[in-house]
This record gives sequence, C-alpha cells and structure tokens, in this order.
Amino acid sequence: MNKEIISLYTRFIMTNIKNSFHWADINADKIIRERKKMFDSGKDAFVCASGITPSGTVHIGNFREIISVELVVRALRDKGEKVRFIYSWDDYDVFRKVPANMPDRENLEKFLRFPITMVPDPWGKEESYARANEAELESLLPAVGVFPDYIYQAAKYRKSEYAQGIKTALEKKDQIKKILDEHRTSPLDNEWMPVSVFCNKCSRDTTRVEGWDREWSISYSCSSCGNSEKVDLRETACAKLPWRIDWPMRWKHERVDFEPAGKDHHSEGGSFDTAERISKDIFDHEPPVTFQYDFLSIKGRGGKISSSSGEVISLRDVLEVYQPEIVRYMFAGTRPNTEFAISFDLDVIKIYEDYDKCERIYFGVEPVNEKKADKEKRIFELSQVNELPDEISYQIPFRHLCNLLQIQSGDIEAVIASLPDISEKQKEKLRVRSKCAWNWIRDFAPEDFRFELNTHGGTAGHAGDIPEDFDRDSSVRVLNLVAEEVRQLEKHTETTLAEAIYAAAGECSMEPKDLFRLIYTVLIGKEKGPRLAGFIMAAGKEKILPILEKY
RNA sequence: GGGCCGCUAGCUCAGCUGGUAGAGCAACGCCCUUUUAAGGCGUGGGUCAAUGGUUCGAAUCCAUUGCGGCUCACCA
Repeated sequence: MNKEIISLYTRFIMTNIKNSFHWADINADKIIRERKKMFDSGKDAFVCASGITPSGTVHIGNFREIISVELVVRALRDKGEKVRFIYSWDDYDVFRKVPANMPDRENLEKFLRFPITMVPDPWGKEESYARANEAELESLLPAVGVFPDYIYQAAKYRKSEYAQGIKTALEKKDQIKKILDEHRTSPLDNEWMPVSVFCNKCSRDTTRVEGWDREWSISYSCSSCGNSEKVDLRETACAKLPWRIDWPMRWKHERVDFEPAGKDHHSEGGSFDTAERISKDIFDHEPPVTFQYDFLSIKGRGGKISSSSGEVISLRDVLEVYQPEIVRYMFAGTRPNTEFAISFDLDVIKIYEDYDKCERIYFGVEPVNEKKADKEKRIFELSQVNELPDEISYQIPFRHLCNLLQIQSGDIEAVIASLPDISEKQKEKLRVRSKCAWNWIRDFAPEDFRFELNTHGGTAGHAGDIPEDFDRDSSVRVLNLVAEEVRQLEKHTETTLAEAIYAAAGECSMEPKDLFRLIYTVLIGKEKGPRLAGFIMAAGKEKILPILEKY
C-alpha cells in the first residue's frame, strides 16, 4: 500500500527535480553525493533515520523531526533512489518523571526509574506507557502521509540484538570516556562503565555495573532492592547503552546515512557531536549526513509546546485546525533551521490563504515569475499527503468558509450543497477543510469573528431586540422594507440588494450606518457582521425572512 | 566559556545555486449616491546592522565588529 502510493507519487511529479533548490532536494543531493559510494553488495538503499523517546505525549515539536526526514526521503525517491525510512522508538528509556498531562499520576509515580516499556498505560488500553504514546502518534502519521518502518529499541535490546555493540563499547570504554570527558565539566569517574542496567528483580535502573570479564559477562548490583548478579550480554534483557553511545551504535547497526537532529543536540559538545566521534572511532561507521532543525513555538493558545501546566500540543491538536496537506505545507515551506510558530490565532487564515495561493501557482492559474513558480510548485508537491492531485481544489477562502458555516450553524453538508459548481471529487477535501474551520471558530476564533443567526427569536441575551437608542416605529418600518426585498430575494444580485438596502434607509431617513447596526443586531445580536448583502444572499430567504418578519 | 542562528519597509517576515529588493499587516488614497470592512483597486515607504574583501556585479559568498536570541558543557 505504502509503496504503491510512493511510486504513483514519483511518476507524477511535475517539477524539474534537477533544478530544485528546495532544502529537501538539496539534502537529498548531498546524501547521494556523500553516501552512494559506501554502498556495497549488502546495501542498495539509503537509510534515513528518525527517532524519539516516547517518554511522554509526542508533541508537535517532535513531529518536526519525523516530517523533516520524510521530506528528504521523498526527495530521494523522486530522484529515483531506493530508501529505507526508519523510525526508532527509544522505548528502553528510563521513566524519569511523570509528565503533568498524564492521568493517574500517583500510580505512575510508583514506576519511576523503570524502563518506559514496563510502566503501565495510564489509559489502560495499551500494553505499556511507552506503547500508548507510540500508538497515538503511529495512528496519526498515515493521515499526513508518513509511513516509516518502526523500530522498537526495547524489543531489540531485550533480545540482545545489540549485544555486540555493547561489547564493543566495553572494549573501548577508555577511548569513549576520553571523548566524552572532553566536553564535560567534571570527568567521568574511573569506575564508569559504558552500560546501564535495569535490575532483573525490581526493574529499576538504580544499578551499578561492577565488573566485566572482558567477554560477554557483566555483573551489577541494585541499590533499590539489593539484588546483585552476573548476566550474559548475549542472553540478558537488562543491559542497554547510555544515550550518547546508543545513538552511534545504532547508526552502525542500521547503517544510517542520514539523520537530522534538534538544535539541542547540534552543538559542540552536544550529543550529535560526540556521537559523530564515537561512530567513527569506536564503531567504525562514517557518521550520517545531518542537519539541525530549530524548535517550534505555539501562537494563539498558551505559549509553549509542552507547558508545565500540563498542556501538550500534539499533531492531533494541529490536525484539528489544519488540513493534513497544510500541516505538511508549513514544514515543507520552512527551512528546517528556522524557528516558526504553529498558530491557532488569526494567522490560521493567512496560512490557508498562502497554501491556496501555492496551489494556484501549481496549477498555473496564478501568474508569478518562473523562479518563484518552480519553488512553490515543489513545495506544493511535497505538501501532498499521497498522490498529486490532477484537479485544483475548490478554493473557498477560509474566512468566507467560516461565515458560511456559521450561517448554516455548522452544517457542513448544507454549506457544500449551497455551492453550485463544486465537483464530486472536490467535496471530500472541502469537508476536511470545513471541519477544521468549524473547529477553529469554536475553539480559537476571536469573538469579533463569531456569530449565530438569531433563528429562534430573541434567545441569546438581547439578540434580536431593537436597540434602545433606536426609534421603534421607524425601525420596524425600515425592517419591513428590507424584509420586502428579502421576500423577492431571487430577483436580486448582491449589488442590487445592497442598493435596495440603502434605498430603504433613505426612505426612512435613517443613516445607512445605523441601519446596518440595526439589522446586525436583529439578525445576529451584534453591531457588526459580515458584509450585509452577501451575507443575506448566502444565508438565504428561508433563514433571514422569518427573523425580519417578527417586527 | 564553546557552538549555532538572526539582524531586510512602521510591524512580522520572504528573498541566501551572486544579476541590482518583495509579501502580509499597518499607513495613505481611490471605488460603486454606497457600508462598518470581516470588499475591490491603487500608492508611498528600505545605505538589506556596520566595516573591509572577492567579483563586471553582493541582501546573497568570505573576514572582522556590534547587537539580539538559542544551545551545549547533568540526563536523554
């Protein structure tokens, strides 16, 4: 399934890839240039790696990691290269603290220092805490067109698949210590061992490795339960490498050619830096091509991706407001090493408009110069979830869609039915966009933006009442005049209706400005609203007339 | 202290395979007797942080400086 989609995708790309200066293509070129010469009889595909620890809810910042890799993977495949795209769950990580957003925190406390695969799922659905966090993300990734091969490190460690890697680290521990010490404030002590152990009795990592027989056997003791024993690396499930050694060991193990990392890793003395040296000097593997990606911020809903108050912004939250291809668009259209904000405020409208413009450029209906067109087309291609569309979307500006939805009280099918020229194929995407727009109005739109047709009479507050500073008789008279026009709505265009409204105001010696305030108050209980004539046309006689006729 | 990133219009930023600067918002103006902009059209506005270098040509490449920000030096 996944592979079929990818091949379709490859066949239809429009951009001249050779002339693309999109960052994903540039990185793909670099990978080919530096890595292809390392292929041998056992290897004919590039290995692109991504990975994080599921020690809490996977947030949208973590998503930048995987989508960055996925975009480069696509770029490589578009150039006709074979790629193995792996996503490595570091689920043999230690459970260090209970995140603020978790349920059943007291129970979770009991499992601190356990491997996260042995902590129970607080929602009680999955086999473990780690699995619950993994499953949540894995269930969402297909929606944004991301299909990696998942690697579960806990399973690999516990099957001793990395035993040789651990042994190598032990054999070269002095060399490793020297590399790590170069950037430490205080050096590792002389008894330090490049292995950590989860106690076989109590499952905690509160252990100390005390001996190694220079072969496969290590001994440890646990300060929590007092257990002390000797284990064979080829059989035990309890040993793992510390992060800074684990990472390069896996590069070697999976023969990784490309892996980006966050800016926290990409600093001199940071973990990528030491991993590069350990990869080369200890594991004899040329470190992968990489780049650094910057952090994301959140706008329009709290300040942080993962706040101490417990709120975590995840891919699921972003998909509530953004269509999947627009989620991809935000990442594909931004260079990885620049910081940007995922917005939930009014910027949402602009992002949608930008995407629509990008799509119009792709379909050649928006005039731009060639250079810009090439760039935008490539971004559009990379933004698509699976195969490239052969027809432009039914483009409704997000803002207008919000108005239509509110007129129809959120009835998406009614909105779609009101669009005369939409094709069957276009409807599905518009449904998704409508859902996002409705979610946005409900959860994030500013008050100015929201309205509700006063269909049930003066229910909500004083909505529907004639404002007190208006003369009642002339108000009723002018509303009746407008109602008369609405009664004959089919003979009007937006322009003629607007004219008729002005005429009505003139006839009753009312300032147009006041008339608008009156009508908006009556219709939606607010002093302002969407441009009136168009608004009435869109809402239709059936909705507007009963309201006006009450006066 | 080391490393990385940024400094472009009033604001937010794009442009960075070198070819003489651009978008949104804001401002200003115009538009249908005519909107309130949550319309349409248009206008103005920049020594591209500074200095030096490479080049026929630099916002773009290199070097130095200044100012901001992030990050590492615990753990992952």
